[in-house]
Amino acid sequence: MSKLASQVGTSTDTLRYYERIGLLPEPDRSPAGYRLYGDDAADRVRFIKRAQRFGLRLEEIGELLQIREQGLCPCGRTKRLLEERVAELSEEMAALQRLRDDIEQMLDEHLPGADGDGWQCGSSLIQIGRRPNTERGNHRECF
Amino acid sequence: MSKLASQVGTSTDTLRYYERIGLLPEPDRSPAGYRLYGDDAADRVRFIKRAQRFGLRLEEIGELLQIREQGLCPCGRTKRLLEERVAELSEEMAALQRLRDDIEQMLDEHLPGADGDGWQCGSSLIQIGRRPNTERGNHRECF
DNA sequence: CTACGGGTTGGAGTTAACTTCAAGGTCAAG
DNA sequence: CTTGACCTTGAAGTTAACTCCAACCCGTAG
Repeated sequence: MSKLASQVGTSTDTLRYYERIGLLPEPDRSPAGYRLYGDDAADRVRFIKRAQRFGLRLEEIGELLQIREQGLCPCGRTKRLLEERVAELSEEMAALQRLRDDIEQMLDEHLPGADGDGWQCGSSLIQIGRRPNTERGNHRECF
Repeated sequence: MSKLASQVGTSTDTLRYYERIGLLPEPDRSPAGYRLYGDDAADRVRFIKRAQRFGLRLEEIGELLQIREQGLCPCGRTKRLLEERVAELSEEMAALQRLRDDIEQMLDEHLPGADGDGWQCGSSLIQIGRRPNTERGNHRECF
């Protein structure tokens, strides 16, 4: 199980949680009761992760997975909503660009050429853009 | 207060929450104690929203705002983290594109030309990509 | 005047998405 | 046979980010 977890960059707990809420189908088991995943499982989890970054909630992602895999259509309205959401993507990406520009400007203006340490630290901890669980590289030791 | 809230698309509660946790400075008050915001407030909230879509936590956004407005540098490491995060942006946007392609493919394959209603609804509710608070257009009445 | 739609507060409640826990079973290495 | 790293379960706990509540004040319209 931790094999799949590390493949897709989550914890085993998260995988079991996804299974509980129905995002992952119950996998086959070994004689001892251990979960045995196929390759599709990794795909599925990666789809979930992508959809999360896209701003969808797990419940909504579950519906998408149903559509994707069974051709099950919740209703005509759903199609419209999906289309709207897809249409919003370019606006979304433009916003990302704007934020990146903001941040790059900050880097230029306020942190010119400071590549190492030795700065006055007025602020405690910062660790950018990683959900608290994400494992490797605990950059948190600002002090 | 609700004027600013509707300008930036949040609730007054959220604005007061941001103020409580230090993301928004305490604004001037009218004689009666009402909050009086300047235009910079809207800018600030919009920056917060963008940064949230970017995947940052409010605590981290607070640090960014400090850097942005006071040139205060938490430490050298922060610069590196910011740069890393900025560098991740293109990967992020590529992932978004991939997801959009997934969704568009689903639309093509499973929902061909169904523009209206009258479909069999096998699934309960879906409302794509909007945080529960976001107000206008309650498409939730799938049934 | 009262009604009504705003505003104010502190604190409590909610939601999504994990995360941890206790208590145990499995299994290859030493 | 024991140690240690894995796996199992249901249930309870945690965290971030709101969201709601009671109880009150302000200002205008009728």
